[in-house]
Amino acid sequence: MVGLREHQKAGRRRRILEAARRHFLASGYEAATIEAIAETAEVSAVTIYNYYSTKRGLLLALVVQSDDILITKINQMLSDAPDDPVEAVGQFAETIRDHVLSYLNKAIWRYVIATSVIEGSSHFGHAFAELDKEVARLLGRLLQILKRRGTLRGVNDCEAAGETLFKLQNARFIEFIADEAMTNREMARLVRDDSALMLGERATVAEPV
Amino acid sequence: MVGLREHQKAGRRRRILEAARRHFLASGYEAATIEAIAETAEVSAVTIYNYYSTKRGLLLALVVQSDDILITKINQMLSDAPDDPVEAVGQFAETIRDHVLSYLNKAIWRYVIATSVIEGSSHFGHAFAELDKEVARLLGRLLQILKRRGTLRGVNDCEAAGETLFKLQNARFIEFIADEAMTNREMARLVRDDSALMLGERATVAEPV
DNA sequence: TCAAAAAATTTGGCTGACTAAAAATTTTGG
DNA sequence: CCAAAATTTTTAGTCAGCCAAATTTTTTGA
Repeated sequence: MVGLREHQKAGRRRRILEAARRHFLASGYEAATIEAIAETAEVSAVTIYNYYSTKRGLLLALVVQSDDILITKINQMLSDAPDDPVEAVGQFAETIRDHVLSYLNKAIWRYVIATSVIEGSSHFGHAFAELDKEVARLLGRLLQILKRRGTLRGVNDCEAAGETLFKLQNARFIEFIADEAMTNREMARLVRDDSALMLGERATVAEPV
Repeated sequence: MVGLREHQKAGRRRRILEAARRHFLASGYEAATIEAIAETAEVSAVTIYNYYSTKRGLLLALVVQSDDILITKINQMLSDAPDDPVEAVGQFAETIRDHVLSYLNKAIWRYVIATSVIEGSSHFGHAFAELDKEVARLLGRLLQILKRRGTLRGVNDCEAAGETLFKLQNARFIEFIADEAMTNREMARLVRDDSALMLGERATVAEPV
């Protein structure tokens, strides 16, 4: 059995992340104080600093947790994706948006994005980036599956296409959270147009020179 | 003639932005203090707050200034862009990277990106977003020019394609500044691959069903 | 059961962003 | 040239992130 000490630590970590999430959602990222989070989590503020170094580290740790769940979710739906590539990619993106908004709100996600850019090379920033890459890989796998089924044509390197398409989706995601007024439906349309442009057959086929 | 008061203000603004740039470059965004910037600019700290509200507002104001110059620069090179779309788009992106890095370094650009996400709806955030849109429009115009020349085929809506392609470029730009080790050359390659994927003729042409 | 190790908490403090209000200065328009 | 208006500066202070060091509590292993 794993020592009591480890167990207590895990419990504290869990309580801290829970408390952080509650306070961030209730008051917003900036207004939520470490002191208040510590009190809810029933630890001292210094303990939070010991565990996560900075307030930003705490925020990213929160997201890393949520992303773990997301990856499992995506993995499950990969095999029974719809045949149409544009449809499948749209569904992929929607799964992410839904999951993400069920966990934190747009305002806080803005701070997540901001923090991930700033903390790119730090410990927590790195963990976040890794999870991002994993999701990109999964999109590549989706393309591969469709190609095998024969419904995706005209794409040679699925991994590369997946990476590029994911970059684009990510950019759209940022646009989505940056604009409080943008709806899920509008976003779905944009993503669809993007992937149609990238994966669809060319509207005009070029005649050989 | 415009009043002396306006003139003095303009001078103060100029001095503040100059001082801010110097301090940000010398010490980094976080370590540079408003107090120090104020002293260099020969104004009081409170004046900076009166002009730019927050430290983040000051940072974005700095960028808005630089972007104005960038847009002029791009406009100039639009008409004599190379014929090959992938080449032209690559050059477009490179112009932006070059300009941007001549003004601020990667570390500070990370804070710019972060801040623009957080401050999206504020006064300075809005100004920044507008300039971004303008650059996207210019990319659309580039595509249009190439289409008229007949070297860009298979794209119908140049404005939409320009918008999407710009999103992608922007994502790559963030990747570029987030990674201190990534060179201009590597970046050029990525952008080239992206636009080839989006604008190039399909490697495999789909046979009719 | 107990000494040693590990960890958490308390304490005291620093720093810098940001603010309100009063005081001093500068510009303006007559 | 002067009174009023506009603006900047001074002053005094709040707040929260963050940190170092001393102290206390808890866990461990013998």
